Amino acid sequence: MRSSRDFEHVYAQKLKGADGVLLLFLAKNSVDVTRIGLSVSKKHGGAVERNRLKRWLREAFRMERHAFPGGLDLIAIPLAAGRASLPAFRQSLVGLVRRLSRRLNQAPPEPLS
RNA sequence: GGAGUGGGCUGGGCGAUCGCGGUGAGGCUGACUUGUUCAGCCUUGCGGAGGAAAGUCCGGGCUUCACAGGACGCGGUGGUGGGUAACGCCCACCGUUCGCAAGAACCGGGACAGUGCCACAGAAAGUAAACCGCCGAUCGUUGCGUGCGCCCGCAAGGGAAAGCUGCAACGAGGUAAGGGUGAAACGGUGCGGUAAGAGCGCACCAGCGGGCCGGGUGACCGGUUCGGCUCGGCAAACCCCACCGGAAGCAAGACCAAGCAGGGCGAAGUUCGUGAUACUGGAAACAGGAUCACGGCGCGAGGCGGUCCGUCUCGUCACUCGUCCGGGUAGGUUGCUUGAGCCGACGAGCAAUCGUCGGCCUAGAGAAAUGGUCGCCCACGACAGAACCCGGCUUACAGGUCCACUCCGCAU
RNA sequence: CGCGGGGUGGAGCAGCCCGGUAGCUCGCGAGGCUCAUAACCUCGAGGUCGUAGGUUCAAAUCCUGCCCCCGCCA
Repeated sequence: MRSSRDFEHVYAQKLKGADGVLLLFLAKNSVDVTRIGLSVSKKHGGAVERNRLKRWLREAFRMERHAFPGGLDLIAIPLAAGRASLPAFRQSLVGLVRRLSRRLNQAPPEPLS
């Protein structure tokens, strides 16, 4: 995701979940493709450190996206810098998407705004 | 061989494969304004972070701002010469300090233009003075004394204090050698000199200033002579001197699209000039007032980052301008990488650097591209990620490697 | 990206311009007052002045580098 409007939309749905590794927001979007947005704060370190976290997250999304349902927008925010690694991100991403998409389907259809 | 000084280069490598952002070619699909068009997808080729990309501390380019003038103010720099687009940077040299040396460090102009500060202690913290002390030659007062003189006496001797001399005390006065304080105290040593002393005089030494001679573009250096003998520190205190500085910054700026709601406050004109238009009077020349445009003067607002002068722009009665509050947008294109560029050779120069010739094109994103897996090698990989672009400075950093030089030891 | 402001006892702030003594309020500790607590009174402890250098006889204060925090600009 690239536009600020998409990010605002996902945050506004307030459908979020976390384990010790990631904080994930999730929402339905208007296109069929499942997309991801990243947000890494300055407390994780300098530019090199933050770039590494974003690359790991993008790689984890690339490897697991075939298993995700279509038409979703995700925002991934890493939490504990000490536990960050590519396998941890993969595992955490799969688990959180499964949990949140189940909640999305149980929830009543969102009112047209 | 050991110890050390100064500087340069480098910043894991090779390969396979799946991906990421850029770009070129080919193909497919769609759109319309049909073409060297735009958008999406597929295939394929090419290239894809740093020496500091960092901190944002200086200097420029570039862009915009109603061309930027003068005086004052404000800020910066500070040995000399050179380099440069420019600099607070670099090079060479000078001076001071440190080091046996190679070398290193230095915000390194001015304290006889002025003002100010120097706590505590100390007599005194700055051009003069004098607390303890020393002296008391000279002048004065007092005391002692009896050498001269004076008085008594023939004499031995005795007496007195008006004079001279001697001694002592005090005062006027002289002095800055010594004392002690302090971060810092008015040159040091010796001899002479004196009442005591003192650059008061002399010799040597240290320092300051002036003249002259020589060397150097210059900072400055060397020599010589004279002077008064000798005038503390702080300008990273105010300041003085010399030189420099318009401001803001790619979130600058340009274009396109989309979207919104207005409101408050303020504004001085004119008996002025020129031109045009129609009207009135007149046969005409022309005259009269009216409206409009431009200009002048005045007024208002704004710019020239502060003030004044000066100057420029806009407005001047209103569908205008200025200012304040409020409201809307957060999309796209461009700026965007060919540049004080990089590499090599030759030449000028001690060097920084410059010139000529030849070759090369080397990231361009925008929620922001370098990662995953596997194999091999070794010293097992530090600090760290472009965001308009350059030149520096500063700071961080595992290692590897090269060059020049110094000192010590041994051998020849 | 650009530009401002600030780091002083446990907390919030003075002192810095113009250099020599680090001060105020709250809090903390001890004692007093009270039957007891609070309030009140008396006394006391507690500060590498963010950090590293420099200027100076002397630096929280002046100058330079670095670190951290806060704020503003589309």
